[in-house]
Amino acid sequence: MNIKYNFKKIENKWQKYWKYKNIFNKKLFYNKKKFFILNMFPYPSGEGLHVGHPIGYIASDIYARYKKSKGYNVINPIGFDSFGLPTEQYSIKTGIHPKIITKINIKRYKLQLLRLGISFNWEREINTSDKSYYKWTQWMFIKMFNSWYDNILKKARSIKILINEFNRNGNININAGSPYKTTFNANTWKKCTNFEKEKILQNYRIAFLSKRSVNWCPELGTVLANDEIQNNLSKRGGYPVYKKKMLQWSIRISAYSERLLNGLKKLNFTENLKNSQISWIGKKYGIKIFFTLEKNKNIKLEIFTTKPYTIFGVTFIILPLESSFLKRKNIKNFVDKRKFNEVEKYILNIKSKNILGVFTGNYVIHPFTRKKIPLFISSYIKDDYNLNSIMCVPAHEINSYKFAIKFKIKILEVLYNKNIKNNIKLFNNENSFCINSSFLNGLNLKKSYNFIVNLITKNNFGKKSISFKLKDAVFARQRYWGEPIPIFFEKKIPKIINKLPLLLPYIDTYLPNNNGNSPLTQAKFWAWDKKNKKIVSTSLINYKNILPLETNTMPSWAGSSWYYLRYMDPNNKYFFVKKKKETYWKYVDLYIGGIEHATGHLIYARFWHKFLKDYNFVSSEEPFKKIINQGMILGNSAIIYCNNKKKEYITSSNLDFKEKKKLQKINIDIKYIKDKNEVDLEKLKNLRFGFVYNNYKFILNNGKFTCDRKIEKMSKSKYNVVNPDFIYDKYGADTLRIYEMFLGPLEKSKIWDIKSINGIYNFLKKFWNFFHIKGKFYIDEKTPSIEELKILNKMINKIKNNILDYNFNIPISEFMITLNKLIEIKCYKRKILEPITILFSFYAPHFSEEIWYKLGKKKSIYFAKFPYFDINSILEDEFNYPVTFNGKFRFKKKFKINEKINMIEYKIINNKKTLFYLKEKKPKKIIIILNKIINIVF
RNA sequence: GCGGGUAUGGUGGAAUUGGUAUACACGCUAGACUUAGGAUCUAGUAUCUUUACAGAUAUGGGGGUUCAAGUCCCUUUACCCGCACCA
Repeated sequence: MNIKYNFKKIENKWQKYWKYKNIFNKKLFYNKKKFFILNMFPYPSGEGLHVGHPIGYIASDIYARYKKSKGYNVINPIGFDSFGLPTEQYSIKTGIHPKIITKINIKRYKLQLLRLGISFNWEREINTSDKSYYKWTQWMFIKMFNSWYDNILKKARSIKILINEFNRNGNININAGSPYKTTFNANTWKKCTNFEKEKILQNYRIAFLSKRSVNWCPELGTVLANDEIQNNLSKRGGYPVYKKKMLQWSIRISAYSERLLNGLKKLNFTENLKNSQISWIGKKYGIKIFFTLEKNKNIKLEIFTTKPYTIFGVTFIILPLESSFLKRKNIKNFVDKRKFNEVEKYILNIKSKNILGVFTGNYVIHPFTRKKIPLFISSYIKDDYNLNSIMCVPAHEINSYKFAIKFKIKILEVLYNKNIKNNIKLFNNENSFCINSSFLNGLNLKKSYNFIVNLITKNNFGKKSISFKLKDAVFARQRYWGEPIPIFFEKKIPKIINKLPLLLPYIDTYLPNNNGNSPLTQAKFWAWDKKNKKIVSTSLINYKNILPLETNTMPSWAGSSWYYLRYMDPNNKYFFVKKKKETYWKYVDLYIGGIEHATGHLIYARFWHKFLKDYNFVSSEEPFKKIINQGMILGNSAIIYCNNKKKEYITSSNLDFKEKKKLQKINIDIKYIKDKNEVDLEKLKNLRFGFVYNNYKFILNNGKFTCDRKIEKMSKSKYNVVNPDFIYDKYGADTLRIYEMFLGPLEKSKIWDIKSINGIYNFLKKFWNFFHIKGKFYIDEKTPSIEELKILNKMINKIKNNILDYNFNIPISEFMITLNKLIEIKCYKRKILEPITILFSFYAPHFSEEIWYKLGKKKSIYFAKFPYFDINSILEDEFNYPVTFNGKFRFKKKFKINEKINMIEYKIINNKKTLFYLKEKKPKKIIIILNKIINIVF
């Protein structure tokens, strides 16, 4: 009887065994070296796991099993980032509470993950929407609220220290990470009301309140995320979106800019990743130049520029929407009375990307020419550097140029380079020099920079300055499904709640109110009883002892910024992590995740870690020692075209390239695509929740409605995900694991394509049959030959090196090559096959565990030691030299390893074949690189 | 727009890090075997010239450095990713 490779039976059996014996959660020995490997934790969406997710998990598992076999204490934990928008939107559509949806989704994810056979430490599982977790997120927020950043000690410190200092000396001796410019003494401070004091303190707190703009969509009655918007219209419904200012919490991450930048130096990240971080932080050296207002000489605009040598080309100044000059108090200074209505109308109707702006009616004075320069308000020119105003040189900057053309502003060229015709590129080139710039004329960029900077500082027209692009991060969302912010308001002063967790209240509807405020404004029980320290009914609010609670919730990056720490001690009720455990695990040794997190998540987590370090809650400065970004899995999206004005969908076959560009593109689920990109309209229309445009018409062609396909990131938001479940059923987890690794290098993005998975399945069957001769498991107990040992040791070496280099695809070929060789020489020896099985268990744990068992082993292969590598067995005494002529390979010739160069030269020059290829020409030069190559130049 | 990445046969990819380009698979073409399978085995498979031997040309395009370039430098094209409320 033939024993076939029955993956279902094998995988089932060992998954049960691992779970029953708790194999991956064995007790740790703290005297052993640690290795903390981590995957970026998934968001449990309703779609379930897609085939792109496991790539990182499998790679981490291979690495974890390898490290384990090398004797490390390994943890490879997993959890769920479960607060967020997709779940909330699903709740809005269905009315089912996000908590329930999250529970269902997590269950499904877990089942899918368990089927992969990954050595995850499930007992360390965490979940950011669990109250035992977000209690600590809230606790950390309070810490930030109660902190300020001391620029002298370069760390966060308690706000109490700051208040004490204010009481003693005011802010005269304080150098803080703060935008607050006014100095005051102790007396002034003491005279302030509590409200005024708090207003000042808000400029210092690391978690603070400020007005920031959001994407407001009145028709949907909600604030939208950037990715919910396309061409200034909401993707859902195609309604216009406006910028709206709201009072929100922010985190003063900008105070940490310098440390975030410096910390990168020591980290083992790829250069690209570092570059992304560096450009996100965006440190720029430049100068602040003062421009005085024409009407009020006392008011100076401080304008930062990195290119002061273009000062004579400045023809207008922009106040960005975020500018503090446009606050109610200041606006009169900057906007002419007659222009008030126009400006207001503009601000209210801003759609983010159009070239729009409005003249304020006011001018500033150019510090050198003393000419009048018009002052505009606009959101078009990007305020990358948190500036209150921007000087615009339209001749040499593309957006300013477009703006100048639109508003018919003068364009003055002030740079010249005979080699470069594109004005916009001039300031990047050292050989450009100044023209039309009075005393700067003829100087190159470097000279003119130094000259003008010196001049400006001497005359007090400005001062040298360093600017960062890194903005303070918004820390509030007008959403329901997030961590409540533990704050209540007493006489409009924010006060903290120490009794944690502050639980997310129950509500009926997850929609925001008409003003775009959070759904929590509609919660029935969302007021704070100050005396009894508990949540009470909103109707009881009396502004004395029953006070309103903060209704915004935390953003999704809150919980994900410190989750790796919780894995060290996931069930601790008394603290977020026990000091002893934290000092052992310290940081993540290997972090695997998508490149799309290279900026956002990484900056936030690094900031958060540094903040905790300032209070010695953690002992390391950086959370992630080494990061690998797995490549994106690309899917084949389906896109249909929508004309919102006419309220119709148009089949792609009726549209040409130009028409398509104008229409709104909507991703639809690839489940509804039939052959030849035809859309199954019946199924699409019958969707219960997914489709919101049921009142729109479908324009067909020949009775058919077709879509376009696009290769892009596989993502639930693009409806192009492929689910791995059917692959488990058809081929098994081991095949899937190997196949996903076989697709290519981990860090490269790849298009998902199932067609060659058969090859991997065949390989596993071949390997299985190799162990079973005539239906019986067979193993040869004889001592292996030198040749056999050579095959084994070459393999061990190659696989080890490749895993250490994070090349997870190459070992698979090595397994195949080795198997082919073993079949050829009919080697079934235990001393060869046992080590191979151990190596193979990194990739195919179920398969290998079964073979291991058949080899008579009692203990799980998870605990097996990495095979001994005998370097002597792979040493050769001959090397087969490739002989090339003018770099072109012709034939091979063997020489002894220790053969002298001149002997090789003598022999090769007199070789028959050499003479044949030389064709009677004389060689000019013979290059011999020992044990590498011979090249004969003629 | 700004920032980053990728490009090797019909397909996924390999190349000891500057040293034999296309390993290993998939697919395809023959053939064998058969308890007819989504099985297994054998042979072939970059392109062009050639019956063959052999030769020439090929790592997105163009140029350069070198005895030697897929790999280093310059330039260019195409595609993908990120840009702060998706996670």
